[in-house]
Amino acid sequence: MKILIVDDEEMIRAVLREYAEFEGGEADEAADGMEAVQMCRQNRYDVVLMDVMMPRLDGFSAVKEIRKFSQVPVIMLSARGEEYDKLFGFEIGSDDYVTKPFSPKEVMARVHAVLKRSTAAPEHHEVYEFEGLRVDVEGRNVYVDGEKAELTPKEYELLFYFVQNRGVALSRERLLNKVWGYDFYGDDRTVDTHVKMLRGNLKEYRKFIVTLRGLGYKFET
Amino acid sequence: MKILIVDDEEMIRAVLREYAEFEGGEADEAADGMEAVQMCRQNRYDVVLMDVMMPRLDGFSAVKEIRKFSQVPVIMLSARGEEYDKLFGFEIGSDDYVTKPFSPKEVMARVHAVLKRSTAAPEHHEVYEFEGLRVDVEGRNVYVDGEKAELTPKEYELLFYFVQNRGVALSRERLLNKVWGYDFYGDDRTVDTHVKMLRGNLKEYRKFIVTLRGLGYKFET
DNA sequence: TAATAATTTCACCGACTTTTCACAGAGTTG
DNA sequence: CAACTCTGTGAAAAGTCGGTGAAATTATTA
Repeated sequence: MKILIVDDEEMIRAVLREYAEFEGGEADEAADGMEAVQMCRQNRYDVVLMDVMMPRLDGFSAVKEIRKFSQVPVIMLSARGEEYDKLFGFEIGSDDYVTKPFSPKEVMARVHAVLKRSTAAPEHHEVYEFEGLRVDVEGRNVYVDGEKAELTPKEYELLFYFVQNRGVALSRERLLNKVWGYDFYGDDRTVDTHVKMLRGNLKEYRKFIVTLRGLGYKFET
Repeated sequence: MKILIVDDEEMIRAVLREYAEFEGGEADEAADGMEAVQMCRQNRYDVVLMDVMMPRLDGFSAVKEIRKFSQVPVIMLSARGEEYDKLFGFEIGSDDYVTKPFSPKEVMARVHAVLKRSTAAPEHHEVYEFEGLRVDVEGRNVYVDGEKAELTPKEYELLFYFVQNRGVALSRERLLNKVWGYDFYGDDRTVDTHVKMLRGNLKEYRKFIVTLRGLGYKFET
């Protein structure tokens, strides 16, 4: 989790950073809107905490600027009693807001909510076609020569990982890490069995899954 | 034009009522959020004027309540110095806001603007038909072979989300996020139970809700 | 408030999925 | 070619998931 903290008060930045790092996150800081835009151009953040009142470029204008090139979730930090009319004069592109004074805990709760929201609905619309093999990730459908293939969950995930990394040599270890999860502890050969099943379901298109002896597998068309 | 005026100060209610009636409108009054919710359940209003600070149930909470069963336009009335509330007001589904002290004339101008907006908006009559299953999102009606299906609120929302995302594989997590809200904290399996109930109500068209083992569900015709 | 309805949790069971394992056979090396 | 390593495969064991009914909890209505 990578966070950008934007506020002109160093104290506030420090508090938020400490809390974010305590939770295992990584934090960058910016002291005004200009800096924030610059940082966002150069780095990818999971979420931005943005103060409204700042010198040089205010938080709202900064969000507008950032929105020109990024859809990163933004949480606004605003002091009670600040004038917000301009905030609503036009569409704001922030995802949530917190009013000062706030507790770091409250802010982090919002961060988690926003992250959950933005990662929960990934924009997928990937449909791949390789000869008579059709792979629709969004709809979770696989067709072999127009016939729907009934795959098990792991087979779907394995195939999706293969097509999204076609042409790349994938070690068993990497497959276990990416498809099974980093916490899988078990036999390498599990991959083999699933590849076998997947190949069986892909019929003639089993040929796309190439064995790399001593290494693993590769999806290649 | 039927208006509901919600404010704990009788003086303010009286002033607004007088102005509304002068313009040929009809006005009901409520002294707090609880009353307001109750009135909205029992009557249909063209617009609601809602104060923020009130005893028993505040304006925001009241709107949140009302939104569970009605899309009536709401204009928030907030005292100056509570500006930060605007942000929250918009997020929970109010349509405009006015800060006190206000002139009745100003308020009525907002009322007209909101009404114009809500009536000018082309009626999006979303009605889907899948064989003998008819889903009318606006009217909140579902017909199974011409027979009206009596669904519970969650069942409606779940079905609506399904038909609006037909063909898309939906994880339980995503369904919880989108149908229940990002702040739902509870069991995954809740989705299963609601799917079961929904399927039961859809009779033979239960077939449209496909189980995706290891993932969730998909609405597919 | 009481009654009624809706929502959520939970545990059981059957069905399906995943994992392990041993053996066979293919590929590699000296 | 013999010894070795590696992968494909089938089958059995272990594990997981989803449908369901019912109970518990919460919200709504009268």
